[in-house]
Amino acid sequence: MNLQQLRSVSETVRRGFSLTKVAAVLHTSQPGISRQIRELEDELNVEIFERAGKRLTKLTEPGAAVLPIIERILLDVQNLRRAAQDFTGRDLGHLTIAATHAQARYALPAAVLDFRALYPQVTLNLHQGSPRQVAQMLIEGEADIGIATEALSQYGELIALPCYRWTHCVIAPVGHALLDGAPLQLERLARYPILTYEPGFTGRARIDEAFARAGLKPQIVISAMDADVIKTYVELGLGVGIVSTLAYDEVRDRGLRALDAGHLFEVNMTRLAIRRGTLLRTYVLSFIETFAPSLTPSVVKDALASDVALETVS
Amino acid sequence: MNLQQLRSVSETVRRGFSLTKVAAVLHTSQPGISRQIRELEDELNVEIFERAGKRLTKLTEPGAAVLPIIERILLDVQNLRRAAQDFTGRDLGHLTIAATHAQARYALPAAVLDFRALYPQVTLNLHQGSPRQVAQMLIEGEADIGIATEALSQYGELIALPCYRWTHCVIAPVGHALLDGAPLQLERLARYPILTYEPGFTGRARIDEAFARAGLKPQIVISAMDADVIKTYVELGLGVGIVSTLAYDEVRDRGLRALDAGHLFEVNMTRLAIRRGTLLRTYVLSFIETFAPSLTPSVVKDALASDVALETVS
DNA sequence: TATCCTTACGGAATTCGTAAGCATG
DNA sequence: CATGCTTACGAATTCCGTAAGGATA
Repeated sequence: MNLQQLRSVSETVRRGFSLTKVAAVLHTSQPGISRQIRELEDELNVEIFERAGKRLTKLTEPGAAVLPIIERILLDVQNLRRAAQDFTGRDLGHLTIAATHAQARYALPAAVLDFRALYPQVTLNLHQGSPRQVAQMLIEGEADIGIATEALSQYGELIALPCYRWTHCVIAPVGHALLDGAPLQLERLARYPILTYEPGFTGRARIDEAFARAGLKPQIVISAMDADVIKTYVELGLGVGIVSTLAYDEVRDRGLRALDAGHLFEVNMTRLAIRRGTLLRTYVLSFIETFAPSLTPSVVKDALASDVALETVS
Repeated sequence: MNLQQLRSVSETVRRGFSLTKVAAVLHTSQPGISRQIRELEDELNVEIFERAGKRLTKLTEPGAAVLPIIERILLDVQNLRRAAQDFTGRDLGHLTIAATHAQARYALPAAVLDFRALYPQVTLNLHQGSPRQVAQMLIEGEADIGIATEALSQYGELIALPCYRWTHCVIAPVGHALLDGAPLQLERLARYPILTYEPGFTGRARIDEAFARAGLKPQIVISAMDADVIKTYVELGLGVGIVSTLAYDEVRDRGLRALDAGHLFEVNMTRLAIRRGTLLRTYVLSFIETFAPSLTPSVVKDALASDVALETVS
């Protein structure tokens, strides 16, 4: 048994059972991959893949049993490298953050600046995507840290830690009727065309819930993935916007006014997620603490240590 | 990086930093081991071992950080093999049980018989030792299951599951004054020379505690590792014995009489332990359930899954 | 001086890629 | 018939054991 065999199996599952693709990804020849897999199967004396003729189609039952163990070994090989790197250069390396637009645009900049000052030698990489894409990147090992308000708690492969709470606000162009000083109510809000986030983004679920609970059917004329797009069209007079309070800036958004809507929609929790079982380098722990001071290294380590599931034979 | 390198490092720590011994254990040459270690250190770019001149003396700080990860990888390689074996021959393999004398002699026989009938093709291996030796065998991976009343809960590397409760009894030769029918009391018991287990064996701690709490200093004339020895000398008239109730058999021990002492000494709990992080084959789970019906496969798996600690960089 | 690890070297085994073969959609 | 996996073969590399070197108790 050797690690290359394990990598071949793992990558074959990831790449949808195409050995040709696996060979490309692992920078080797396709017969090589074929042989690696066959040799591992021979040694373990089980077929890992089901074959339709000569093509691999899916995992066998034994294959499904051994795959999680293989994945864990490969993850630990990474962890081994990381642990060592933390000694060769504690402040040297890469940090890939996956975040939604809302986080990347409004919540992260301060932390990124501080972090760059602390660890100037760490190459920062910021990826933007939907909450599900953020989760996917973490699971695939393509990102070290994921930050989003939605979805992250729903994956068993991830550990999601609470960072901060925030509420929505309603934005309208200067001079809009809603800005007459009267208290903001859901019924009144629902009378205007509304611009807000797409489903699955930045607390949209809480907005829908609130309207549904009140028996209201708001007319959502534009839904976008980010507040900047929403603000643009609100400013053009297409309606009123519902966005995260974080996205409104008095100075920058001179043409708009904001009304707090914390009493209308449920509070949102932004979470930071990491892949279960990954070892975090010192600077990663440091970034996390910079972003959310309550998430000290020891808090994060405890969360990691508390529940790494181990598979047993069915 | 390859698995042989990891094995070399792991074994070097186990064998007290003697590469010569490691080479013998791994059936290879000593320069080979030296090279494996050096190559891993080169690749990780950290020194794993401290060297006094040319001899390895101990782990470096990075070495201590990477060692647990290396151990986990090697354990998972074993787990991988086991998972596969469970498919090639579900009822074929080896089962090594480490147990104390008390367990091997009185508690295990019934379970062993049942198990042999269920899995005639599994080679059973029963090792006997002190509770600490039992624990050591589990930690070293030399035994799959450990059973003892003492010590097993004290090791972070092990998971100890409760099997059954038992109490002590007092044994005396037929015709002994203690057998006059009067209720058994600690004070009266302490007047006779006592034969019981050695410290660290079969509930001896609970016996000492009881006497100490009562302010009594019993005269222990013989302490032994097992009840058979104790019974022999009690029968010869050297004093009264305090042994596990399980060790007394009315029919077999005709020269002796037993008085229940459940009210004098605290109840004992016999535990079954397994090494954290090990995958248990189907027949191992089956044996455990045979021995302690409350420990069903799902109970054991849950216990295994609940708390596998993951190290993070300090 | 004996023990133990490292370095050097040469042979053997392994590994890997190319090319051909063959089955499937 | 094109795609994709397997088999076959030869070359290159890697690996490993023996032998010599050097440091320490």
